[in-house]
Order: sequence, then structure tokens, then C-alpha cells
Amino acid sequence: MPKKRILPYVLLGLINNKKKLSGYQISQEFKHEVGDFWHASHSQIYPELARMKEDNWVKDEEEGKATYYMLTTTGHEVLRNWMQEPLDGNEEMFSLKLYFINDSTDPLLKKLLEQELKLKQDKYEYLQGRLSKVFTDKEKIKANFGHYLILTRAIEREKNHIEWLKNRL
Amino acid sequence: MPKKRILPYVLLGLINNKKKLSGYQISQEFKHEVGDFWHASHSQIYPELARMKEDNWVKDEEEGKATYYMLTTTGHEVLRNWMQEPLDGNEEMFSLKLYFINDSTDPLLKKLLEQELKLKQDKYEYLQGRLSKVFTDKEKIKANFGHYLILTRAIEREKNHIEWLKNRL
DNA sequence: GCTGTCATGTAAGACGTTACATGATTAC
DNA sequence: GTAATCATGTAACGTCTTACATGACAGC
Repeated sequence: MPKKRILPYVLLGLINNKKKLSGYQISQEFKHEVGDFWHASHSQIYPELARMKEDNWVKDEEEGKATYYMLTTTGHEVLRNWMQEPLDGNEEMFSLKLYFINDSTDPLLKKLLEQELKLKQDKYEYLQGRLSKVFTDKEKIKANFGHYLILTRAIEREKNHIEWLKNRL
Repeated sequence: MPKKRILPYVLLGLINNKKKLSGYQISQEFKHEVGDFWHASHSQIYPELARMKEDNWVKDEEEGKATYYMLTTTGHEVLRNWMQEPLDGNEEMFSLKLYFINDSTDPLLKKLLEQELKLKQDKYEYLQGRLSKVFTDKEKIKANFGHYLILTRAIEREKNHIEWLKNRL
């Protein structure tokens, strides 16, 4: 099976946030707003929008030289379904989906935070396990100092993230 | 110009750490040790090793059914040069390079930490700028709550990372 | 006139994943 | 004997980046 695509969902989410966007505006969004969490180049965006139009996820509207895209009813459904799919291991998925939640009372928000918390707690456990398994004595630390550093760093990062999540639940 | 490849350098680093590795062993490394910071499948590894042998970065040695690879003098030079190249924006580059530093007295260690600190401080500034630029009042926060959350989360993450880096310098 | 931005699109190539394929050895 | 692991390799396919390409319009 082919790897799961996310670009179309990202486009849906972006268009949905602004109600109406052109391909060019989307590529600008990636240079600013969303840019810190996801990226796509215009040569991906245009063909993708065309495909999405063919699949009836979006409808378009020409205004001067620009073509604006809006979600269809199907598009809204597809987006909502994707938003509700459980988070996988992909690190940026959490940020990305969060970006598409505008309303602080949206029940999806809590669900997302809980899912991420679970994922991160598991990862924390796993990393702790790795640490005590790989670095059993000071000799091992000395002989693989860089590895020791990133592993402990990764653990602290997860801890910090878990704390943050807990504070917003 | 083509996008900068890192796989060959990762392979150099891994082989260098263990002095001698087969393609299979490398693919196992990705499932365990390095796996948290980088990944490659065996179908990338084998052809890459062949290319590296052609370029004289590694030499091989057959033992039974397995082919073991070791760095050549050129390979050591290439690896060292790559390790000394300044860190770019790529997030995992820091972890990866750190993984290849075994000795805590290696001067590269301090250099790496300093480079990463600089990068993260810049990013911190940038994100703070974004925050005060995008979320000027409570209305904006309310209307884009998810975006607000990840932005503040990203800022806290950088802060935490910066602290960690400072504590090791 | 030239530069920059708006706006869209295609083509070539690199990169990475999954699946296909094979054969030897080890463990139950 | 059959399943798992060791060990290597190729093929097909999809994705993403870079580069190529075009045209309009705004500002200096």
C-alpha cells in the first residue's frame, strides 16, 4: 500500500481556515503562517488542487488571473474525518491538526491533546527504557557520549512536552 | 543544485562508530540505536554502499555471506569535513551529528552545542516575533486558538532546548 | 526599461517506500 | 518441515525539489 498522503488534507485545512484561497496564496501561507510546521512548493500545490477539484473536494471560482478554491460539502466531510483519525507516529501531525482548530471549544481539541499525551507518554517510557538498557554504567556513557547526550535530551524534551499537554487538559 | 544528501554521511558515521559494519547490520542499527533520529531502508542502504565504495569512501571485506564495510582514509576525511560543516536549519542534524561524537573531549562537541544554541536562539526570537505580530489581542487568539497553542508550544520547546544547551556549555 | 511580485503551470531528476525476489542458516 | 532471521539485491511507484517557462502588472 502506498504511503499515506497528507498534502491534500493540509490544503483542505488551509482553505477551510480562510474559507477561500488561491494556489498562490496557499504557497504564501507555507512561507509564513503554517511554514513552521509544514511545507509544500507551488509545483505540488497546483496539480494537487486540480486533483482535488476532480475528486469534488473543492470547487473553484475565477477572479481575474487568480483561481480561488473553496471546500465542497464532500470536502468538509473529508477534512472532518481526517481530523478525527487518531494521530500516528508522525511528529508534526499534532501541530498541523492543531493549526486547523480555530475554536477553543471544539471537542476535537481535547481529543487531540489526549491522543498526543498518550503518544508522548509511551515515547517517554520507551526512551527511558532505552537509556537504562544502553547506558548501564559510566564506561558506556564515556564511550558513546554523543549518543548519551541526545538520548537524555530527547527524554527531557518529551517530559517538557508532556507537562505542557497536561497543563492544557 | 540538487538537494544535499545526508544518507552517505550517516552511513560513514555509523560505520565509523563501529569500525566495521555490513549492510544488514546498518539496517538493524536504524531499527534500534540511531532509529530515533534517522532512518533508511535496506533498499537505500545497499546501493548507497556500492556508490560509496566506487567513490572510495569505504572498502569492503567479505566474510561468509556478509560484506563488511570500513572507512578508507578518504572516508575519514569526508566524514570529518561533513561533521565540521555548520548546522543548517535541519532539525535532526544536531542529534545525528551528536550521535557520531563518541568522545566527550572532542572539540567538535562544544562547537556543535554552540552552533545549535545560536540556531535555537534565533528561532526563539523569530517565534516570539511571530507571536507578538500575529496575536495582537485576545480576539485573534480566540479566533485562531489552535495556531496560538502550537506557536506558544513551539516557543516553550525552544526555551527548554536552549536551557539544556546552556547547561552543557 | 528593469526589477519585483502576482499567478500558474510543466518537466526532469532525486529520493524514498513497498513490494518482489532469492538463498542460507537457525530454532521449534 | 516450516517459520524466523540473516543477508542481499532489484523493480515499480509515488512524492518532492529544482529548474524551466510564461505572462501580467506595479513601482522606480
